[in-house]
Amino acid sequence: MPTTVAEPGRTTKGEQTRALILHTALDLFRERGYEETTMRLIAHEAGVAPGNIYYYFRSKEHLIQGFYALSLDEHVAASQPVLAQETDLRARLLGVMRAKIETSEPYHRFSGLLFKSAADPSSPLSPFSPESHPVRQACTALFAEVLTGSKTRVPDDLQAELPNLLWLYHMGIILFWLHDKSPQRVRTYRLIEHTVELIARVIGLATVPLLRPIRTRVLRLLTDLRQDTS
Amino acid sequence: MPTTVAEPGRTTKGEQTRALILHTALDLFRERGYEETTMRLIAHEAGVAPGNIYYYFRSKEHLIQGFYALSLDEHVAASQPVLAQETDLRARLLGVMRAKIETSEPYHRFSGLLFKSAADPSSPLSPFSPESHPVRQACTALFAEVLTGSKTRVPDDLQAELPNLLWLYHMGIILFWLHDKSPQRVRTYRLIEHTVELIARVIGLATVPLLRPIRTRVLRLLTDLRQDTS
DNA sequence: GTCTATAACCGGATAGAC
DNA sequence: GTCTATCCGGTTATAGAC
Repeated sequence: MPTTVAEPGRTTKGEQTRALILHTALDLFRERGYEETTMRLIAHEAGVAPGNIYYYFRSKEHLIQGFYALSLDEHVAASQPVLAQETDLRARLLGVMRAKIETSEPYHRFSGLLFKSAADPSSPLSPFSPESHPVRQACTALFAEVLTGSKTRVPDDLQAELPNLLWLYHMGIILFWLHDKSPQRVRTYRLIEHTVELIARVIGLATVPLLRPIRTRVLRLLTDLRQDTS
Repeated sequence: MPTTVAEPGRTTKGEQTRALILHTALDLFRERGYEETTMRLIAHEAGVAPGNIYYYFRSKEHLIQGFYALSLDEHVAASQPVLAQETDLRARLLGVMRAKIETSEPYHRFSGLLFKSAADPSSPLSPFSPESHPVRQACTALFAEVLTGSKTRVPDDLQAELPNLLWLYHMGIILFWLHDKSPQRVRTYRLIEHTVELIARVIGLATVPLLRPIRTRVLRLLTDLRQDTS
């Protein structure tokens, strides 16, 4: 079994306790929500002392960082079937996006927490922070695979920027999903279908001569931005 | 003096205390940051009892709702010069976006708090919540004015959706600005210049026949989305 | 040195008297 | 509409066990 982003190989006593606390916490978050789950309760359920949690996790919010990684692993796994079978860019992207929502569904209630920190530049929990880099990187790689494994020919310069853009796109979709109260989350799925269609078309249009000036401008902007962000 | 979104006309005893607390709080937030400002300190500085603040504001975070409104009023005021003088769409949008960043600058340190709630659908503080509707509405109207006052002819169907899109765009810029650590926030200003240019071009391209299928798809998607969100 | 437990602290929030 | 006293839960200090 390959080492995942969520749990490095070691299995020392400490690592086990750490994993125990994390899983207990995530289960409780899923069942009762974040605010309603007290640190004292997590400690009690995990059979450790309240203060002990802080030996493994800097704060209650940091328990969420663990969720990031866990969620990514599940997303990658759920994406494998489509990526193995489909060669159409549209179908691949659609499959990966659906996999994201499906695997996240159990955590819908408390996923909002992830975004809370998105705004705080000083928070290590922000998806843009250095601490989140490994997870973000791995997720971006997944989108790169969506492109490289498809039969659609994507120009090299675009190919370099698109995975990052798709990562940003998928964050936007998650934000929408968070607010989506429709039954079975149908609105989110419809949004995904429509936007994937649009993205595929826009990529297809990228080589049209008429749009060249816009395309170069966009590319310049993107490389410009990556300068000190990545 | 016209009634603003931030402060309705009344000036009863209560309204005065409320305003006093709000301004004291925002001043302290600006000076020391949000986390470092305790409710007890706000109460002390405002000369009221700690518990009394909760008579006027449901929570510490709710003090931020007051900031939303105040910030909007300043943004609208700072936008007036450009909107009165310029007729070029590009210049108008650029001016309004710059005004946004300029007026927000003093609050850069704690503006992240605004976004924290963006992710939480249950929070009345979310910019997408019903409670935020008046402010969001007023801000969207500002972007509508950017369009209607320009000499650029925008097709009716686009005209109906664009203000909402521009509002979303401006939220994205603010998110970028929150994370921008460059001196004088130059990266944000550059991003604004480039994206405004792009937006203007894309609007210009909207009527090109080749792009008609994409355009209709986008419009359908947008009207679809507004269905139960607005 | 790695890990665990207890007690206390601090600040947001609430109850209820005036 | 304002105050005081108190609660509650995240967090920290610190002592000690393995």
